[in-house]
Amino acid sequence: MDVDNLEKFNPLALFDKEANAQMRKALDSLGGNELYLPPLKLHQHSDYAFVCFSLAGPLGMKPQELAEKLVAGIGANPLFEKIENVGPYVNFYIDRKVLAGKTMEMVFRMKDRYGSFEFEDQAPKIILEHTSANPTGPLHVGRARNPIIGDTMARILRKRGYDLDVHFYVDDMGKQLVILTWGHENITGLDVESDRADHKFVKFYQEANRLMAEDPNINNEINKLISLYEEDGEADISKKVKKNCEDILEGMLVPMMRLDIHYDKFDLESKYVRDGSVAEVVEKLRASESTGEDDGALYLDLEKFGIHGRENKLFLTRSDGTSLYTTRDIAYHIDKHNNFDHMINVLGEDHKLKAEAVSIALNEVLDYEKKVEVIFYAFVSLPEGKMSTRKGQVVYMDDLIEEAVSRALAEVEKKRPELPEEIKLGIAETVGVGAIRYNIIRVQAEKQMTFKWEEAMNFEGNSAPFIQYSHARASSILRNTDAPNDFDPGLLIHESEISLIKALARFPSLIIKCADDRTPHLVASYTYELASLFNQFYRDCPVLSAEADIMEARLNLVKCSKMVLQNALNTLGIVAPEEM
RNA sequence: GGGCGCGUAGCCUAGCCAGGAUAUGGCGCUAGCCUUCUAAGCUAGAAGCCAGGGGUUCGAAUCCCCUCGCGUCCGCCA
Repeated sequence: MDVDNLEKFNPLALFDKEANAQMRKALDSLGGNELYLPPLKLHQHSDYAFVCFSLAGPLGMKPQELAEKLVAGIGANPLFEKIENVGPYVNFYIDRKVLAGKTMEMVFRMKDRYGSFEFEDQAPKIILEHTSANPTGPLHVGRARNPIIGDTMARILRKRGYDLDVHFYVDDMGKQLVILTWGHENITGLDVESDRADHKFVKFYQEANRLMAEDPNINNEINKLISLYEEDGEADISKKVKKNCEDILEGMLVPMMRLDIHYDKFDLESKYVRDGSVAEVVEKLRASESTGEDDGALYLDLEKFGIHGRENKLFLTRSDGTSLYTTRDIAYHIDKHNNFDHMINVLGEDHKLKAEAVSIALNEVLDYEKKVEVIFYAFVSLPEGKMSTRKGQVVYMDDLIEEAVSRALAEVEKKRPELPEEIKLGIAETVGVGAIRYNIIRVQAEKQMTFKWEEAMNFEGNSAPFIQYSHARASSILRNTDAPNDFDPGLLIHESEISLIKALARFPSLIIKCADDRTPHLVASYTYELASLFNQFYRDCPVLSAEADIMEARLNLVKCSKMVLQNALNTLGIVAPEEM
């Protein structure tokens, strides 16, 4: 993507380019042609700042002297209000009128596409795999970071212009579904009242695991079923497993839909076993120099690739030749490799070693070129410790959503008792679900989190409802008075107006950064900041009671803010309500 | 034992990759602001040896080394 293209989508690109070009020119004219000029940074003290320490020495000047000469060399520029030095710093101040005009023009032209980009040529095809939770029971909040990070990242990458496919890899080939199916067929007397297959089956799964551990006969019976399942896709057990898997998956997706998280495709692990691609991979790996056999079981020797530990054999097959999870994952990634330009996975930090092994197998042993990129996240734990389905120490997503929505409803009842019931319910859903997504995405993925109800249910300060509230305020101003097409952006000179416009201008750059650095949490900080600046504007600058020309300009600023708030919330998968 | 990640006010958190001008916000706490576009809001204040130690640099939360704490992995489980 070249700069000219960027300028079509990003109001700051022009200023970026100009400030850097002017600096370069001034530096060259001082004899610094050979010197590397780091890109100018946005800074709190000015719009673009450059520090002269590192270049002063090579030019035989003192930093302040260099700064003064650079400023003199640059001279006046129509894009900048002033360019001056403060000690050793060169500061560029963007012309507020030019910025306001360019930014608002672009927001109005692009509307809900503001913050989106398009590649000039064919967009690269990316496959993003996320969630991929075992279909054995309902999703709990310990795993909820995965779909939320994944879906937010998907939204960011789409805005960036990639041709993106989101896939959910279904582990339907392991033992767990057979155990669960056996439990469903053989266990009676369990209290499993639920209209959701995931909630119902998880109880059979837990009970079957318990019985397996204490009764060797049951253990044997289930192991036989597992073998049969792996060998014969048409066996009775295989048909039942398939059906149960589908039902459970359907249940698991209910809260995902409620969070507005969607998938383009579900890839079944069993497909790669049944179509022979796993067997093919095993043979290729066996033929390589990097694997060995232990009692008939094939393993990858990780020691050779610099991975050390107590045990560094990664097993690819069992002694009986049947495949293991990682092997199937290698086959899956070969399939991805053949159909996409780039692969990204969202995985829990417990998968680090396995992900590395898949990469070694793919890139180093089998010589495939493209790398698998992984976004890792740390687990969410409870104040009393790790979340565990077995110990019953879990909070299910369904319960979290219910609780959030009902607390939001209580809040709406209190604040807007006059609203019709249906509207109240709609707002509660929007606010409750938004609060959950926001509180999970706002923290950097690799940081550990402890789940606390009070924090997850936060409806003020740094939270989704805070942002939604700003949007509702903007909507409220525009409810009966539309912004006229004709207005003078030059009238927007209040400090709060200027800060708000700068924030609006930054949105496309933010999308680029978050897409390229894979940092979805920064969309949350940005959106919060934007909402906060809107609230300050709201306090300082009355709109509807202002003089006609000021009112027209402010109405347009409100309209722009509403659009960008909506686009930013949309990037987070959060609804922007008209009222609340 | 080894690998990887994390450690920023009582609690949560941005900044760290590409080192610079008084370390970002929030929760909680203290004191204020609703006859005026929605107070789920706004303003002001108190609160930090940026885990600890060493190094590199004119300059370190940021880069390097060591130590400590937390998480996670090192199954013919997934």
